[in-house]
Amino acid sequence: MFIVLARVDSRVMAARLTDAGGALGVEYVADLAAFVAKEEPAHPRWVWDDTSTWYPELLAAGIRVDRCFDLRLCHAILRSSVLTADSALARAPQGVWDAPAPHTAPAEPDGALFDVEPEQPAVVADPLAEFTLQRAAVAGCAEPGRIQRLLAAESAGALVAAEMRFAGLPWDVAAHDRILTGILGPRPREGERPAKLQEVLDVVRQRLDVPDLNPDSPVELLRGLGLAGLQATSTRSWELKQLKHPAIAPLLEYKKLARLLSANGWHWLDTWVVDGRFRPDYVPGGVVTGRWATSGGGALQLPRQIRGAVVADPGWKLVVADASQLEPRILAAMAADRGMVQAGAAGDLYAGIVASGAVETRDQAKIAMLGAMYGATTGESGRLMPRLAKAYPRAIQLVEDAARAGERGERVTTRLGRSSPPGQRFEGWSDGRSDAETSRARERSRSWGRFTRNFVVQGTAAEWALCWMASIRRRLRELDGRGFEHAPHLVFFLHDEVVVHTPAELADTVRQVLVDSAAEAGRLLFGELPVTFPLTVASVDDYGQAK
DNA sequence: TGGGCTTGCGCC
DNA sequence: AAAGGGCGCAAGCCCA
Repeated sequence: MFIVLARVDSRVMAARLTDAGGALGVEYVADLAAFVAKEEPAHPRWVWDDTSTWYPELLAAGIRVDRCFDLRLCHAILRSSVLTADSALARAPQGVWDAPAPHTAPAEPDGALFDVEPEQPAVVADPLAEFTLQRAAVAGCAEPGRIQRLLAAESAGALVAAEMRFAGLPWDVAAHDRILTGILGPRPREGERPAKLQEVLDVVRQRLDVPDLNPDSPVELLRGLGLAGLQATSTRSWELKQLKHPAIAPLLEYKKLARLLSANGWHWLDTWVVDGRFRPDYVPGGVVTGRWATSGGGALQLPRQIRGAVVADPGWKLVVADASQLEPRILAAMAADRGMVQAGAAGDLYAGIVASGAVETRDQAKIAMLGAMYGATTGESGRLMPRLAKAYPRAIQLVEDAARAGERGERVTTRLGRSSPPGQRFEGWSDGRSDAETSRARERSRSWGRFTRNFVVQGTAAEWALCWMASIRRRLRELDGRGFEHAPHLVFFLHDEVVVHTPAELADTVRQVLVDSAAEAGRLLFGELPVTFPLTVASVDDYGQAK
């Protein structure tokens, strides 16, 4: 059964549908939380416009749901998928369902979460009509099973995202402060630099003989380096590393420390950690490839340096798992490249590639694979790639085909059916174009080809990760007899890595759940193809101990 | 003063 | 010989 929820004026309307879509009746709901709590035992699929505007208040009321259908996220997929290109939905003009995700308010210092801004859309969306349109789009496509699986995974991801934000990543403020103090010196007064940062800066200024140098200004820094006889074209670390001068080492050290201070220093701590939890706003489908984005606190860029501040509660553990060499394995499976699948069967895919004789070292295997998936043309990566193409023709052909399709302006599509945005066709040497224009157009086309090349792999890896998390979530719920706060739950996700916060005595059980879920995700995407997705799993007290 | 852009760097 | 995909964020820069 489906229950479609809609806000009509200030009231909530609930419409019941059978699995086949037949109407069962409509009612007005006075108390949303009570209504959902009453209906949930029958496990309906809740249909709503945006998980992020409905689910947080249910979570706050202590209610979780099994399944949902997120209309806005699914609309985005159906709108651009080549599988549903002929549907009425895809042919309709842009409308309210094409608008970006509503903004979720950031966590506030008083702990009030999930205050969603009560903005009224100019046109009222009709979830029931949209749901009908979406079901027709799925039913009418050539492979409904593929896209249906994608919509289910995307919607499950939306539930996970809301639950992860609700739970929060356990954060030890004192541990974070100790890390910062150890690296930067004690927290300084407002407007001052921490002692160790100031120390290296003094050395830089002295060795460049520019006493008032502002090292944070690229312009000033370039001028200062110039005065010392060093001509750099930028102030990027890798470029500075090439230079030989006594000021360079302390300057690189300064940049490192300054980065930590500005990105994840005390100010970050004050802003983003509330009551011992870091609660970023996860944005499912926030990246065109299907990867999640986040906003607030740079959650997907937590540097390794400070992961030691992610500390399990007393008596609890963090079980950290990442999928080893996920993207190359995804590529091997998509292409059904038996050789590459075989290379990964023993555990370390890169070691397997070396063993096959394609390249000499593990490092070469890694660089060559990255080059294949990103479209490197020069350097070591570009040189190694042909050897990979010889050893694994099917896998390499798949990314090459995706690149060529992109260069022609065609869309490419992931395993489950997410398609890339429309590109622009390269018109070749048409009349009236200068050489410069032609070469710019060709470079644009190649650049788009690198994007579509990567899209199929990154996007399918994102689908695997969604299926993985959906399976983890479902299995963890089965362990949950006493409610959210007392049972293992997901607290972090990073493309190919998850963190589960769990009572210590369940850590081994959780490990098995993660492994089983990875296998299930593989089956969901690739059926019985004998491709494996091994995990590196660590059960730790703090995130810094993993890897 | 404020907004949009660029630079540089963190993560996968 | 740091090239090649996807991001978010802070600080400086630049102009109105």
